[in-house]
Amino acid sequence: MSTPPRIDPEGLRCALFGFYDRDGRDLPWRRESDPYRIWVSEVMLQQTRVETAEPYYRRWMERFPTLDDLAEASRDEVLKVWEGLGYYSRARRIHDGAHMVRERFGGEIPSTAQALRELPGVGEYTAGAVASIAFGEVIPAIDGNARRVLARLFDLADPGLAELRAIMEELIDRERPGDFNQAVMELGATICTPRAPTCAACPLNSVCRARAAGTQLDRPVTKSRGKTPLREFGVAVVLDPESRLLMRRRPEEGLLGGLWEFPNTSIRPGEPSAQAARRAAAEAGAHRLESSRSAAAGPLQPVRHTFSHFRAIYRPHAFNGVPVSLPESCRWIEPPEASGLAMPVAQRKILSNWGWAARKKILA
DNA sequence: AAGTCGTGGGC
DNA sequence: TGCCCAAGACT
Repeated sequence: MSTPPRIDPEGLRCALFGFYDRDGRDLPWRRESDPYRIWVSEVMLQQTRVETAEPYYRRWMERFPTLDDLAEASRDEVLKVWEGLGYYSRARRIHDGAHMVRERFGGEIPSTAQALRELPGVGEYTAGAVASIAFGEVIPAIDGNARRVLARLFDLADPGLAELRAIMEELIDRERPGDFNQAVMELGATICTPRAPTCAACPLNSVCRARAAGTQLDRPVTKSRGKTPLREFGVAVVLDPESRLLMRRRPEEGLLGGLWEFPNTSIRPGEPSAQAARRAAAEAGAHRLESSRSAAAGPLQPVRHTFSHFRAIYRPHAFNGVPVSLPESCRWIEPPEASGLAMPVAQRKILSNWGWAARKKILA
């Protein structure tokens, strides 16, 4: 295959819009122009696939149709709607952002990328996306898709952000900047995919330099992640005499911030997991633990879970216990009430396993 | 500037 | 199974 012709911006826009207008997915936020809704969709889409985010977006808009609805909701409720979507700081930040919009911006979402960046959780990409889509600002939104598409189009091994910005400034459509940004991303998400791009179906295949050179799969270059460490946790599933479960709310910041979990602690080298679980229960305010007298006490099924930068094995143990003095972060929860708390996936699994184990022992 | 921060899906 | 990756932001 010979070197493709120099890329003509007008021709590229035309080919791209032809693809986007015909084959672009019909996504709920593409039917909206409300800046609040565009903002929510863009935050949900950070590091998250469209198919994953879409049901969350629908539920979110049912519960928080307007910025005021979000601002007036509790943190717990916001986290509950976000439960399972991951990167929970996004939920906290958009909730904080809703308050900031009302208090500092008079209830109006900022209309320029520069001002949008004042909002927590809004970085360069999200600011460009919201500004271009909701307000028509002519500014690029460069995400991982755009980076890959441009790297292949121009056969660039490892383009920097400055270089990508410069390319986009020249290519972006002045009349439909938001659609242009979305079209580039849509191409990256559906055609120009990382592992198996379907170049035959690509509207830009005749001008793609990587395709001409056969370097699609090496553009852009990726670095391997390395092995993630393994951490093991002893987990205390403590039932009090009134059949309530001892649960703890994680600190606002950090991993799984603000979510509810069973008390747990890292297993020390050589330590039995049951002992680590007892330690966790004691720290959480449960005393006089009994693990032998009850029908539903003892070891439960271990739960493996993979986080972004480590793997975890949770080793839960069920106890009967008596509350003494609970730390501020802990509460006794009626099992049915637990379903209404925002919990991480692995903790939800532990709860579910405990429920089945208890049911099984009662029937047996 | 490299590490932190979730989860589900594809191969 | 294990690894990669995803409409990134923040520190």
